[in-house]
Amino acid sequence: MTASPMVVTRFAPSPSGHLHVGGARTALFCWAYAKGRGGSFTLRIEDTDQKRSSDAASIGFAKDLKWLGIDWDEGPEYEGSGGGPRGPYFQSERLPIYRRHLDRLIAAGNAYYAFETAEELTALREAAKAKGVPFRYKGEIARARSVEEIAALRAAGAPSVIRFHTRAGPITIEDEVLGTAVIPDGETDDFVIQKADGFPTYHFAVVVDDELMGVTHVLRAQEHFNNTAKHIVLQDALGFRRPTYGHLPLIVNPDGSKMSKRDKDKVLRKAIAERALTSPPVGTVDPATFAAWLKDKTIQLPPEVTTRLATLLGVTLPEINVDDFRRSGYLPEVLCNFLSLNGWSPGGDLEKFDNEFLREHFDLARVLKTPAKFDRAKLLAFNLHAISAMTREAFVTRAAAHGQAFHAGFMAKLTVAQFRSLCDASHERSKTLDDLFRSNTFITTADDDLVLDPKAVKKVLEGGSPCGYDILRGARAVLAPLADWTVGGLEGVLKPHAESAVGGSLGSLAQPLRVALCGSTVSPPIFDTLAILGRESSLARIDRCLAQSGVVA
RNA sequence: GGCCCCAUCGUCUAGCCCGGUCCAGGACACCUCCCUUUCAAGGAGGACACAUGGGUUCGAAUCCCAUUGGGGUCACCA
Repeated sequence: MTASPMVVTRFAPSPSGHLHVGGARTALFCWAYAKGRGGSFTLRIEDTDQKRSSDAASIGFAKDLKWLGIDWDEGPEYEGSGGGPRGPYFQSERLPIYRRHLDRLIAAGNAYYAFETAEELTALREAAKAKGVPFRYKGEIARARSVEEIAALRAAGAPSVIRFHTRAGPITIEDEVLGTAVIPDGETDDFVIQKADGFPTYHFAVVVDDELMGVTHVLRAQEHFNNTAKHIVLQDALGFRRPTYGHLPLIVNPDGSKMSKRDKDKVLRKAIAERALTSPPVGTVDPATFAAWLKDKTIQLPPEVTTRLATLLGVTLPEINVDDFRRSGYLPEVLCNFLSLNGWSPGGDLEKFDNEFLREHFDLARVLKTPAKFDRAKLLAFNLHAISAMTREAFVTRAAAHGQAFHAGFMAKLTVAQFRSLCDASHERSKTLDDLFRSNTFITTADDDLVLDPKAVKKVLEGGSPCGYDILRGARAVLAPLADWTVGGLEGVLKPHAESAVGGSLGSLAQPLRVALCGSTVSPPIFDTLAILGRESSLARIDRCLAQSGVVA
């Protein structure tokens, strides 16, 4: 025995969707724990469920992790991360390895073939439920079968699984977060370790791979806590070491429910019910799928359809996956910071820190035991603070990158100079990188296509005395001859004009202009708005607005 | 329901391990006022929590027990 072995942690998602924020936090903590101790962080893809796994999803994880700034030392190769001597890192490519250890277990009498069908097991479970007792698989019959009998059954093509023979006795779990727990004798039954399709189950693959990949510390969500008993008996039977465990508290919705991809469908169903829609909006799904989805709450629509429906219905889908937050314009460093605060804290009053800090200070002793409700309002506030702390230059760069990725059409309609002006004008009011694009659509709308919000028209243009239209007419008169159409120049004529025309209240001058220019009562500062739009567009919009006043009146 | 775990403001949490410095601190949200060319932002105030009941102790948010409440888990999903 020399020095203590290097710390090795791993994040092992199943590629059945995008990276969930809860998963992101687990990955972040695993990364921080290992890297903060000179250790190594491994990414492993647990694709042992042939029905649910997809290659696209595993690439998605890699992309999301990279975006968050989490690098892995070993694992699938992706943009400079990954590789390593203990691969492959996709479990579906490790079948022969599992086979070897499975054979050891069978040879030692610690595992056996079982031939019950899924239907038979379901019936057994229901019977137990009816009697009010928990179902535990008893393997006496299966275990009593002779080698010859088993061989004959298998040769005859009878589907079978392999189960682990759990020995009697309580199982003690030592956990760095939750402390010690004893699972009583009989709670852990003879669970399946190889499925009928020849793939190992999660329990088996995880134990084998953690051993072979040298994992020393298993940090995972608390929902796995009870599984630990299974993993421990497996490790003992296989002669493996037992890693240190740390179960992290769950991250849940504000109402206490589990954060799930299904939450998006839930929002859509609600919106549809409110509108009493009975058929799917055109261009979404076929009526049959739509009806089935409405009825069965467990069905999820494909992501593209979900997004399209949300747009058509005008509802905002909740962000669940890392990529959702990215689209919504959250900064990766803010997401990491905020996620760290769910279930861990550095102590004291400190709450703003970066990944480097986390890596230096993260420890299991300060991990909370209670589930954390994900507070989007606080996340938003953090994002706003981070954005306002940026230099103008940084904001332009980041906003442009976000725009190229998610609002290419918007970007294409603006010159570089216009975009920079827009950034400067919107920076301090941006809570997310996406705000810039969502709240300034008036810029990319053609002058003639601008729709004026009726409520704004009524309040700002038709109301007041003098009424907004009159103020607008007056403003047009001073703007038309202006040569220096810049923020400074505009301010130079408009401020004195406000002084003489509306008693010094710039507000009563700015609002009618804003509605004429943008169609709404909200926009960047009025001089910026005029400058970005330019003389021609601005005057055209004012004229159009004035012209329509005659029609309405 | 069985089993396991947990319990500080509405929310994220500090304090708990090593009882007194806590009539419990910070942040987000909320309320009021100020600032203001809109919306934000910003400034100044404010309201808001130790689940309950028993112990132990001179003294408990901090230790023990019970109750209640919450979460997790009981798959050929991970």
